[in-house]
Amino acid sequence: MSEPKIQDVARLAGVSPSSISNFLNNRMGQMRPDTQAKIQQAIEQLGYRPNNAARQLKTGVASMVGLLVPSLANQFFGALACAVEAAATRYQCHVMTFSTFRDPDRERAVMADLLAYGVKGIITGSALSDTEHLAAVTSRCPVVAFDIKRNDEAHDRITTISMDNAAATAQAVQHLVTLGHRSIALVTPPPYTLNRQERIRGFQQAVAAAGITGELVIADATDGPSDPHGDTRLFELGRSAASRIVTSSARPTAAIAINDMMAIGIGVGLKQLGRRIPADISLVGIDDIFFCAAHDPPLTTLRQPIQAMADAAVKCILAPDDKPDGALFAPELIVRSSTATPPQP
Amino acid sequence: MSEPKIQDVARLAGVSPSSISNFLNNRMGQMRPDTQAKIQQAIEQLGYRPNNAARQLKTGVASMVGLLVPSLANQFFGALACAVEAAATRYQCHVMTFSTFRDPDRERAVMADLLAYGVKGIITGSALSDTEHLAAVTSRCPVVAFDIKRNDEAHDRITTISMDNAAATAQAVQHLVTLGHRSIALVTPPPYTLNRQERIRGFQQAVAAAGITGELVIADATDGPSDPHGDTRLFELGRSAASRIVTSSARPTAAIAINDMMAIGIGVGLKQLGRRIPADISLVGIDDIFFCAAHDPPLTTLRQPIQAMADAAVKCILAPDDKPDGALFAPELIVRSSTATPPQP
DNA sequence: CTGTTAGCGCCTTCAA
DNA sequence: TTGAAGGCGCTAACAG
Repeated sequence: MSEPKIQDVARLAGVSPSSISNFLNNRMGQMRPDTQAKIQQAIEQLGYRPNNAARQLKTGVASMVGLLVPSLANQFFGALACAVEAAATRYQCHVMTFSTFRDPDRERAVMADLLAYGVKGIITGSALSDTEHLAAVTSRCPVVAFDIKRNDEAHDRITTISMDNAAATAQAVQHLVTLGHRSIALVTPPPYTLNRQERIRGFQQAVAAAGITGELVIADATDGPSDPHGDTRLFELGRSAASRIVTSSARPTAAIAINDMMAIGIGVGLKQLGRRIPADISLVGIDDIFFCAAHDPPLTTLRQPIQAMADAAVKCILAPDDKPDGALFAPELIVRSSTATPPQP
Repeated sequence: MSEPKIQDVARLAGVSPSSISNFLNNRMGQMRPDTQAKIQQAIEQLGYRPNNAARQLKTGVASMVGLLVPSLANQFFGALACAVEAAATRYQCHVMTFSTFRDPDRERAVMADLLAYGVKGIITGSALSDTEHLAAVTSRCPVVAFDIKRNDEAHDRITTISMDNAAATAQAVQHLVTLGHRSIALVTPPPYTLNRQERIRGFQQAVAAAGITGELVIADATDGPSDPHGDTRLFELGRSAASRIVTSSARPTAAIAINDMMAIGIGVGLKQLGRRIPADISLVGIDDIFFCAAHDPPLTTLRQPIQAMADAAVKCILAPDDKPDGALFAPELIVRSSTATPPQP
């Protein structure tokens, strides 16, 4: 059960441990080809793998970045974790992911764990509510906030990677206006975060510029079960909000949801109320999670370029000197079948 | 930027490093309360966190388990990762998750990385195609296969955690028979794995026992895009298979899919062909991923008790002496709205 | 009850 | 081109 060590390899290859070390670290210049061959063979024969803990203890750096998400059971964050892993792999770096379930105590604990592992940096898609503790973390390693932004002074020291949120809703409005809509609702949970505020701002500006009616529907109560684990709150919120869209005095012919999870909930709610999509009402989401394509009808959405954003987040940590990819990423309109011309009155 | 060390804490608290170590490892029996208080205060003042690498190097064990999944972008495996994390947390253990994308080379590399971290064990939801290498791994740490089973001799040494797959399809058949169906199709990709074979066996036995018609539809070609990253192949496969269900000479009035991802694909395909669910045809999935509830209509499915299974998998590794939770987990029928009495001919 | 000490496996000078 | 030696931060005997 015990692993072979560098000494064992050295003995088998008939060389010294330092030669093995040189070999492992690609310092081939200082040894003969036949030595290399012997070492290579000994390593394979023993199935030797250098011990990460020892290496890290010696060099002082781990090849690990930390990732915090509200929950991996949430489709969007699963996709994010995947993208971050892909990006980090290019730097020979591993990712340790934690679900915080939006629990401040757990956020704190998990940050501390990550620090104890000596991670090179932390990417967070979770809100990090404990400002004081966050400050302690930023002084120890770089922190990158993914699609999370606030006005806290603590956030001064962290890099934010996000989509151009105002542009996303603005593009959604433009798409709908082109189709002929003159009254549009934006459905959102209470806008605690800056990026939600940005989406609202983009919506309101675009609506004003187009000279049409824009209504804000704040969904903050749900009668469905709360599901902290699966992180499906936004789905339930969307479902509950459907009736408010339908009964609104502004008579919107289209709804934009703050994200796809909520849009799918709205879709279910609207259908329960007997509304057809898009014949009676058009629906647009934001994110482009996988199930947009499986929704009935397939959901028009603004795609968040997750892989590019993950690449940039990882680069902030592992190669901060490279030129940045730009702080704000452009959303991409994906037109499917949930949007159409408004019904004739 | 440099972390405080145990020596610094000892100096500040006016005690020796070993007392700090005792404190950190909860060996309080051997020190006075005032010493504890001083240590506690020194730790907080310095923001001290023990270095995991050093601790691991010394003790020889990491508090980490490894998790291999095909892709975290796949809803099912995101949920699994979440469940495993929750289970491991109860043992103060962390989880390092890797996506393999079903690439044997990557599976191999990732196993090796995990071993280098000194993980206490590996849970895999990915197939581990390289039998030879798998043997090398099982000799170094326990390996638990999650819902993956094969007949390889290499699998003798690994523990398998899985649902009672035959029972799942059998329950699905019974549910449909009770509703009055007399001809049912089971849609599956080629049954390479034992658990798929089990589902087929359960289906065929149940169908025979009920004295009704059961047809096997093997879906193995898709005209849609292959999406290794998002792992949506089964969705596309299901969509393509819809036409084969509709044109089958057995005229099935219900379809059971090998899992929900495929069921949702079938649902989309059937609707594209103008079939109503469940009025024209009933549909049953397996797994109970989140989007079953958001599907139109909400999908009847056999729930896989993921959390219980994850608990058992983690326990196999971290507390192998506890009584096992049982190797086979019972599926739970979740009746939603995709199943109904068959149409009157 | 507390301090001293000797490594854990590896990397990195430095000398040979 | 290779070998020897010291130490990264921590734990666990064993002394005191």
